[in-house]
Amino acid sequence: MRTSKQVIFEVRTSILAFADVLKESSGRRKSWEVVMRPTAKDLAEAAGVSLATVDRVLNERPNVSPKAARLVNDAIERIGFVRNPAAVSLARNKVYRFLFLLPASGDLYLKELLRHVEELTDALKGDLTEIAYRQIGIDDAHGVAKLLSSLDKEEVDGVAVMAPESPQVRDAMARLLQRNIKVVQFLSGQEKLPEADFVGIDNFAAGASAGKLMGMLAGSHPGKVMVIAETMQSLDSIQRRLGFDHVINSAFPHLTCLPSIETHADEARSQQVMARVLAGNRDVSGIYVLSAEARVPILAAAGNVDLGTIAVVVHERTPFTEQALRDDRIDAVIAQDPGHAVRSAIRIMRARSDAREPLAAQEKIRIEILLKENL
Amino acid sequence: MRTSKQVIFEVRTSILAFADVLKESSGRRKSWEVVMRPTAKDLAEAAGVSLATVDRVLNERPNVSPKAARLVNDAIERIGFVRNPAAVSLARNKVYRFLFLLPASGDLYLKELLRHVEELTDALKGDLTEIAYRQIGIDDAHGVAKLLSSLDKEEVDGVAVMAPESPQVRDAMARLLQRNIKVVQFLSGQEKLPEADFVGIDNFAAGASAGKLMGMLAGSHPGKVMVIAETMQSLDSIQRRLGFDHVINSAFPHLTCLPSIETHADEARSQQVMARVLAGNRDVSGIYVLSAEARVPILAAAGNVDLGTIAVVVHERTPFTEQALRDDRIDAVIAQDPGHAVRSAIRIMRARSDAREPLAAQEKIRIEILLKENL
DNA sequence: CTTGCTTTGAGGTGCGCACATCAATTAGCC
DNA sequence: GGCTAATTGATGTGCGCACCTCAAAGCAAG
Repeated sequence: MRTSKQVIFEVRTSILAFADVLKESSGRRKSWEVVMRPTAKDLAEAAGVSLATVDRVLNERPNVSPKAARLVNDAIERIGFVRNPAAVSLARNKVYRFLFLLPASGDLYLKELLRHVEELTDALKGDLTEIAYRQIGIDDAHGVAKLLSSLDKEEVDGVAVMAPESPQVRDAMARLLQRNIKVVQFLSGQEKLPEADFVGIDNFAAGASAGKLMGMLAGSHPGKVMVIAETMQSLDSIQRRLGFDHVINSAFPHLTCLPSIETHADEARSQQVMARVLAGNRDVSGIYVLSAEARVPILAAAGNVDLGTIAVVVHERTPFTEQALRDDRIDAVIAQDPGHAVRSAIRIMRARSDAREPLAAQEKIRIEILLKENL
Repeated sequence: MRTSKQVIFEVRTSILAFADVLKESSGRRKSWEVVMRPTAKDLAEAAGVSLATVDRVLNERPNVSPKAARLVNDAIERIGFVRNPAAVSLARNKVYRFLFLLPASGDLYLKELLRHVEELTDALKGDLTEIAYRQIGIDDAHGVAKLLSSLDKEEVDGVAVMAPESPQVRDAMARLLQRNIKVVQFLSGQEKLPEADFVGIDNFAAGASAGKLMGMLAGSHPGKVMVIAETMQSLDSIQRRLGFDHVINSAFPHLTCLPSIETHADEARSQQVMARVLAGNRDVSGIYVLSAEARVPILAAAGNVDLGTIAVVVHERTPFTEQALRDDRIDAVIAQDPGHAVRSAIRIMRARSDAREPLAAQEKIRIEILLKENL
C-alpha cells in the first residue's frame, strides 16, 4: 500500500540527489502522486477497523475498547500516519482566539509589546487565529483574577498573562486550565504554575549577564555601581538584582553595589534621589537599570553625570535605549525580543489547543546582549 | 451580509472584554457561527461575478478581463476577504519540498546545522513540508552549480544554498529563480543575488561586535591580539576581520591586531604556527577566532598560553564553545542560532512558494552575544 | 451576417478529515 | 436465555477552496 506511495523523501542521507531518487520510484512523475501520504482510510485498513473507529480513537471520543485503541495506535506507528493538519483545521473550521492580558503602563517596552501584538493581529488574520489584548492596572491583582475568571471557553481558547505575582492570579489561572483554556505565563516573574507554559527569560541569569557586562565595562579600578529599579517589590527585580550582585561580588570585587534606588516611575523623585546619591558618591563608575523602563532613570542620571565616562547597562530594547546605545549614553542592553515573545506565546497556545507539544527549542526566549555594534 | 458575521474580533482596543463584545453580537453563541469569515462565495456575490471568475482572479488564471479583475479585487478589499489557507492547502493537496545544500565539512557548527535540519525534517512531517539536504565539497563551486542546474521544479520547490561565492553558483541560482524554484542564500557571504532572499548575519557587524567585546575584555594596558581564521579567502572572513579591526583601531588603540593566521583546518599546522607567533609576541592579551570552527585553534592555543588570563572571543555556539565558555577558556561567543536560521529559511521558502511575503521582522537573524552568564 | 476568439457562468468533483446518525454486533449480567 | 449497555460499522454531510469541463454570451474583423 504505502511502499509505493512514500518513497521519495525517505532518503535524507545526502548521498542521492532528488533526481536519482525519483528514477527509482517506478516512473511516477507527478509530485502529488509520488508523495501521497497515508490517509485515515489507509489507517482504518491497516488497523483492521472501520473509519468510524479510527475517528473515535483519533479524537478521543467515548466508547472505544482498549483493544481497538491499541489496534489503531499500533497501525499509526506502523504506517507512519500523521493527520493532515489542513484537513483537520478545515473540517473543524475553528478559529483560535487568544487574549493577551497586559499591564496598563506607559513604559516603552510595553509599547513595543503592544505594537507586536497588533502587528500579529493583522498578520494572523488569514491564519485562523484571532488575537486580542486587554490591559489592567499593574497592581490590580484582584482585577486580573476577576477578568480571568470571567473568561468563557466559548469565547477564548487561550490567555497569555503578564501580571503581578499573587495567589489570586495563580488560582485563577489554575481554574482556567481546568476549564481547558490554555494559559501562558507571559514575561512575568510570578512563582510559576508548573502546569502552565512560561514564556520569558531567567531573570537571575539576566542580572548576572548585566553584572558581567558591567564588570567588563567599568574598568579595573575600584568604584561604585548604582542600581536603579522602578520597584523592588517584584520577583523579577529581586532575581535580577541577585544575579547582578552575585557576579559583581564574585568576579569584580573592586566594584561596590549601592543599595537599589526605586523610582516608582516618578520622574521628579528620581531626579532628586539620584542627584543626592551621586553627590554622596563621587566614585560611581557604573549604573545598572534593572527595570523595563530605562528612559526616566537615564535621563535623570544624564543631568548629574557624564554618561559617556561611566558604564551603563540597562534592560530592554526600545527606541530610547537603541538611540542611547548609538550615542554612547548606554553601553549595553540586556533584552528579550518582544516580537519573539509574542509569537512564541501564540505558537504555544495554538499547539496546546491542538493537543500538540510545542517545539521547546524554538520557544526558548534568549537573553540578548545588545551593543552598539550588533543592533 | 458580513456585518452580522465578523463583529467579534474587530475590537482590539482593550476597552471591552470578550464577554461584553459577545453580548452585542445578536445572541449568537457558537463560536463557529460568530466568527465565520467571508468565503469565496461571498466574494463572488459582493463582486457581482461568478465563483468561476473569482477563482480565475484569485489564482491568476488566463482570460480575465481587466474589469472583472478590478471588480473582484475591490470586493476583496471591501469585505476583507482572506483565503482560508487550510482549504487552499487541502484543495491543492501539495507537499512542499525543500532542499538544503550545505558544504561537506567536519566542523562542529555544520554538525549543529545538520542536526537542526534533521530535527525539522521530522517536526514538519505533518506539515505538508518535506526537507532534504545534500552536502558538497566546500570548494566545489562547479559541483554546486551543476547540482543546482539539475534540479527540477517537479521535484523541488525551493533550495537553501550555503556555498562559496562564485559566479557559476550565482548564475545557477538566477536560473533556478527563472524556473520558479525559490532560492535562499543561506549563511553564506557571497555577493548577494538581490532577487533571492538571504538568511544570515551581517559579518562586518559580527566582527565589530567581536572587536568591542575584545576591547572590553582585554583590559586597558597595551597588548597584541591574535586573529585566527580557517581561511581568509572567503568574504565572510574578510568582512569579519574588517569589522573587528575597525572597532579595535578606533575604540581600543592600545591594542594591536596581528596579521591573520590561517589554519586551513589543519590541526598540526595550526599548532606550529600559533606556537611560533605566541613565542614571538609575549604580550598577547587577546585571541579572536573568526571562523566557524573554534575548536582546533583554541585547543592549539591552550597548549601555548593560559587561556584563563587572556581575552578569547570566537564564533558560533557548539558543544565545544559552550563548554569552553563555562570553564573560562573562552570569554565570549558571537553566534547566529542555527535552528533559527534553518526554520527561517524554510518559512521563507514556504512563503515564497505561496506567493506571500515573509514576515521580515521574524526572519532577521540576530548577532547573538553569549557569555557564560547567558548561555 | 458569419467566423473565430475571448470572456463569463454554471456545475461538478475531490482534497482529508470531523461530526452526526442509525443499525448491527458484542459483552456483561441476572 | 433474555436483557441492557457498551462497542462497532456503515454511511452521509460539510468545511473552503482548486481545478476541470462545457455551454453561453460578448466582441471583433472580415
